[in-house]
Amino acid sequence: MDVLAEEGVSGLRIEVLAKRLKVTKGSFYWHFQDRRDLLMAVLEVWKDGRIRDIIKQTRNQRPGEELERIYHVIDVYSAGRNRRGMQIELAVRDWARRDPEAAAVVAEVDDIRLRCARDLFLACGVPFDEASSRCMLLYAYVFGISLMVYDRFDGNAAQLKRDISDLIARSSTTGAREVNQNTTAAPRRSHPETASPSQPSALPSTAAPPSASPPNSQVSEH
Amino acid sequence: MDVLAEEGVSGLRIEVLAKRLKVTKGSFYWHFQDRRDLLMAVLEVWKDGRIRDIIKQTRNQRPGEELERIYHVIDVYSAGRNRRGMQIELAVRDWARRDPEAAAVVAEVDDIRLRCARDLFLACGVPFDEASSRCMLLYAYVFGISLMVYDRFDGNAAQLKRDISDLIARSSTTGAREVNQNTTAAPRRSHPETASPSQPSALPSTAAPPSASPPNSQVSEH
DNA sequence: CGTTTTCCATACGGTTAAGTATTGACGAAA
DNA sequence: TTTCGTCAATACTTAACCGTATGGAAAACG
Repeated sequence: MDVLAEEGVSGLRIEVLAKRLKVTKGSFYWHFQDRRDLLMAVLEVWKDGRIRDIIKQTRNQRPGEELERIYHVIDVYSAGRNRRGMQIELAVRDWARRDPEAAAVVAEVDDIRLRCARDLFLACGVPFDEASSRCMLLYAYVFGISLMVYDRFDGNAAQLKRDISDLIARSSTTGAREVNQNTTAAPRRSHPETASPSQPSALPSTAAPPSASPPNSQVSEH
Repeated sequence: MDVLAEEGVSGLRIEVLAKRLKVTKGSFYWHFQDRRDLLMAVLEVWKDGRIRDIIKQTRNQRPGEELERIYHVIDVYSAGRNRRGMQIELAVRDWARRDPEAAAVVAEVDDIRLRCARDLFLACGVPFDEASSRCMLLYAYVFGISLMVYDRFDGNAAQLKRDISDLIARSSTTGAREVNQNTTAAPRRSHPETASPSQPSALPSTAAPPSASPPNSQVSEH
């Protein structure tokens, strides 16, 4: 997984891995049929980890904390932390562009993630179609932003990301008042933990600031 | 460029290219110093094309058509057409993850694109910070969506993409009424060309449906 | 007309890597 | 103690490349 993150699938060479692990090719070919066999195993490990993780991240949250969870998911993916997990994510997706089996795994993971995220929006009271749009936008954003190099564009990247999180998470259906209020007047803060008094959250949404994220909340724990 | 699109940078092998072009390695090494020299040339060609293209796409639009232009930019990138251009885009960005020179070129292109898109939002009357957020979201979305496999998630992908375009392009500052109206009641249509009578566009925004896009409007024309 | 420059081809050496064959060490069961 | 299953190391073949050396034809030049 380390090699996959750093070098991509093409870096998964069996002689290189063997040297890195202080074993020999002979040993490798006892454990794996061939290189393809190894790659499929890597794919399986990745898939299982991702599915376990997204369920852990989105299910079982206390009612009313769904909006916090949405912000949390965005943050976990798009923030500067979890660099390795995102590198693996991108490596697998680049792989999937040319390999049908990798594409199938990515499809499976995407499907589960999207449904989990949509459930979060639905729990916030967002209509079904809008929930679908927003969760798709959410994931497209977190993957896409990690492909971009925007140092020069904006000095305050942190604020920029917060604002984008709001665009994704704040539904005009449920949080229209707050959005308007924040984008026009106040010093642009509408996160659950920052926009404190007026309780802007879409639905119930009580307490529990998402700022304190558990150390396990990673795109990948490998 | 064809090989780059199909195979990525790693597919740019000089013996393969030579055979494909019906020349020999000897010929190649007369035109290029080495493989790296070729890659840098490819990078330059890509950069110049992208910069020319984004300026063509966003500048010189008639006043009042800025919103249409925004939708047009989203459409050109994220639609099923222009597959090759997006493949090149992704190949270059994957390349940039490991190569500092490629990263520098991507940074340059990103910067110009983001500024052009921001100008569009600004021309629509969107405040500066929100314009920054939205144009960043726009590009992250178009790149990210092309990394995802979402066949199973939603049957009506076209409608989904239209809704997402609205989320990106419709500012609550300038188009709040219309957004609410569309997401609650009507059969979910808010594109300039589809939401016909009530003239929902953010600012001036007159006529000229963006549906008829010129054939040149590609991520890459190579 | 001869020489130089331009452009392209062939041949060769060296490296990296996949996959196979063979042998060996070692512990458990017969 | 012998045998067998498990796991690992070495050696070898083949192939795909990168880069270089060198030769040659045709056009440009003096």
